[in-house]
Amino acid sequence: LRTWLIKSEPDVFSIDDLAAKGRSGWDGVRNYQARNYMRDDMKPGDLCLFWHSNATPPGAVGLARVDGAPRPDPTQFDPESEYYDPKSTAAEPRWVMVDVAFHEKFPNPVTLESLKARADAFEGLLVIKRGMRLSIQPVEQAHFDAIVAAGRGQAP
DNA sequence: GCCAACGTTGGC
DNA sequence: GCCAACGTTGGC
Repeated sequence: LRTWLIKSEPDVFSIDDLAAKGRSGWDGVRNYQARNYMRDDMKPGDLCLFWHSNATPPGAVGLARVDGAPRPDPTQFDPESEYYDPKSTAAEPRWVMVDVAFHEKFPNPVTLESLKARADAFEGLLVIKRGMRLSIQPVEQAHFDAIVAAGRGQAP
């Protein structure tokens, strides 16, 4: 199993929204690299840091778990959706997503600032890189474990 | 609200 | 296939 980081703006879809729903399609991703991670590399059971972006403060607020095989993102076919893609067809869907299930919410969210403050321990962690906009990122196991420990309130 | 970073588009 | 223009992301 691999470990990941998935970004969401809490004003749009927060960790509490996922907790309330229990499970959700990770729809609306319109970046090819992020799509490819979902289509090719994310496997059921993989754990994902749930990241709040455009938040105060931005950071990892909990965990989601990949739940099921990749499938076409239904919003690409919906003309009413802001994610509608007229170039996508049912026969050849352009956008693929996975479903994720709520796993846990951290009692102590791990802020971007705190991760940047320990840049030596998190060398290579993509989310702390300037200009990194990718909304689905692989995370090394050791980095993942340290962030989860901090989120659960244990000394890192 | 600003703006750096960077992905996408489209003219050539 | 280059690359300038444009749009979006997302921290600050």
